Amino acid sequence: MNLRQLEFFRAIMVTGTMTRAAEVLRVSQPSVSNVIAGLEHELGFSLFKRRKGRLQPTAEAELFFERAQSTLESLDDTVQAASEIRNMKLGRLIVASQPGLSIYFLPGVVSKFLTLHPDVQFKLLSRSSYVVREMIPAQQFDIGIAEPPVEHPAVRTERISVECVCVLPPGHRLEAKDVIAPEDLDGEPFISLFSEHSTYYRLSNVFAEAGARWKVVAETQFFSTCCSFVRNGSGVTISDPHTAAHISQSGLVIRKFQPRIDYELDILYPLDRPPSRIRDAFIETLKQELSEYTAPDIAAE
Amino acid sequence: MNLRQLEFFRAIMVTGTMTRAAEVLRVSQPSVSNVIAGLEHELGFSLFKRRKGRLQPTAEAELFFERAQSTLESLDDTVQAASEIRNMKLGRLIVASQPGLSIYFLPGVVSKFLTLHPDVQFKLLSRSSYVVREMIPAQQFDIGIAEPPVEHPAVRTERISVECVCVLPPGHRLEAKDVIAPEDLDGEPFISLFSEHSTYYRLSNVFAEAGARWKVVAETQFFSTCCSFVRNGSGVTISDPHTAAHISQSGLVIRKFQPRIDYELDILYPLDRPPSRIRDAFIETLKQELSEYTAPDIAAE
DNA sequence: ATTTTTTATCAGGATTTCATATAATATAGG
DNA sequence: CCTATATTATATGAAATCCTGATAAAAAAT
Repeated sequence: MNLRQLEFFRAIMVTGTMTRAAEVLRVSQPSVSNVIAGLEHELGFSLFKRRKGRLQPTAEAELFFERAQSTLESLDDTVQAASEIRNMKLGRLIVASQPGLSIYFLPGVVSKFLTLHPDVQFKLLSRSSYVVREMIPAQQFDIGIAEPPVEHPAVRTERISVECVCVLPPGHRLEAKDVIAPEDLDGEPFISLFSEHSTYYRLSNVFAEAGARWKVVAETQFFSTCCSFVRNGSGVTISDPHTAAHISQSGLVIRKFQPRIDYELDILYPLDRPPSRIRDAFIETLKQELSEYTAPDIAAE
Repeated sequence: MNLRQLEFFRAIMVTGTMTRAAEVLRVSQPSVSNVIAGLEHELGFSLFKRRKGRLQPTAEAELFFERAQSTLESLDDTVQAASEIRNMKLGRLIVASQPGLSIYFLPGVVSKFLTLHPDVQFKLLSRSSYVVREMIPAQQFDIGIAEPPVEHPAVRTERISVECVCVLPPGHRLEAKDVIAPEDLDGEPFISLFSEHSTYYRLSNVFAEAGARWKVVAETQFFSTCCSFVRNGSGVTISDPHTAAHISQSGLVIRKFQPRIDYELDILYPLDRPPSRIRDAFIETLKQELSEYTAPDIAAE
């Protein structure tokens, strides 16, 4: 049994005659006749009685038609799905990211992506870099984002860096300046990430080089917590631009910081995962959004 | 897109390699290679990445596989249904019968038929002969059973007749006789069907010919009502053997009646209905049961 | 009676499908 | 590093199939 037979059969049931079915199917009438003869032979019962030179569907044909139609509909669905997969409208994507990006930044990227790829099933997991790294052996995501270093044979890693910004409470004496330097923050109460974080070492260096006192009054785990401290008036901080941009909506001031402090992240591609064009498309969107977010956004503030 | 492609694709997804898929499918490996190449070309996205000489299904392939499998399963269902239709396990049958047969007799026939044809959907309609005749133009049944005469261009009719039996209350003076004749019932209170019924005319004739008084004390519409009268001691009656056989279980006595009184029925085959092997099979069972029920059953009593 | 409509059959050609042989590439073992 | 093994891809000729056009046959329509 093949699809051609079912399609031919359906065409006859719908149009009523082989001749019209042949027209609809764009084949010759003898073709239809032969295919149906073959189908009847295969099925072992006759589908039509040749009464007065016309076809009358048997009761068996009516019954078989119901099943055949559901198979043909299922095939149509499959063809439709294939088209959606081809156009990357349909897919599945699991992204596991450390909280820095996953809380404010990635949801926006995903939303934008979904307008172009409406039937993509997204899973956006927010996990610490440590947990993201632990998920690698089980290959539980298509794209991972974690803080460096990630060294694992089962992933390819791609380093990205985003330029951190300086975050001030509203009304701060430095608000007038477009660019903040370590000298400006000499002795200023500062909220920092834990000393294990790459930015800690970098910051302590740039303050030392500038001969400015770096007065860390609190250490915490996330940029968003740093920003909360700032909003409470506990001091100033340096944050990734995405978290800062979001927090600034509730009244914080964002300024460019010089010299540049880069916040580095590794994008992880599990090697044993099936390659996916949807994944590639999303990564492209992601990188585009990442690059758009840094410099221009800060200038706009 | 055709089924061969889907089957080949499934085989690869299941077995993992083209070589083993070819074994399962009983075709050569290059065949599989070609079919898959064709499918990929048609789909517009690649199903496998040729990594290290092996096949690695893409994420698109996994997604497509789910749909493809459901189509193949649907096809399996259709093939299965075809086999059941061929073996007459699967079908639909609407029988509309006047109450005489439909109340006691037909349910037994249907039950017997269903043991051989388990997935046949039966509709057994119990309607008066008048209504059965009215249903003809709408072709609402596959088999109709009504009292004659049925004359309609849209049906073929086949006359059957069943030999009526004499029904006595238990302990009746005639219980000892194997065969009852009109003379035996001379002046006996008799329950009869309405005078419009064919048996009425026939009975009145045989009593007259025998020179016996036919004392009709009640007229009613159905044989089963007649039998109820008998059970209440209101008299004796003549009934179709099926109703009588059923009623006799609650203590009535059944005897052969001589001369023979035939109860005639027309079996109706709507001409515009699709012909059906299931229908033919049921009619065969029906006639067989009808013939088995008459003479032997009476002898057994 | 003639024309039209419809299905079935047949022959020839086009298309496809398949298998064999072989190439190309990667893995495993030594 | 080399060889044997395993896997996929390609080429080619053979076989099967599928399709078409012509035509027959039968019934309906005019």
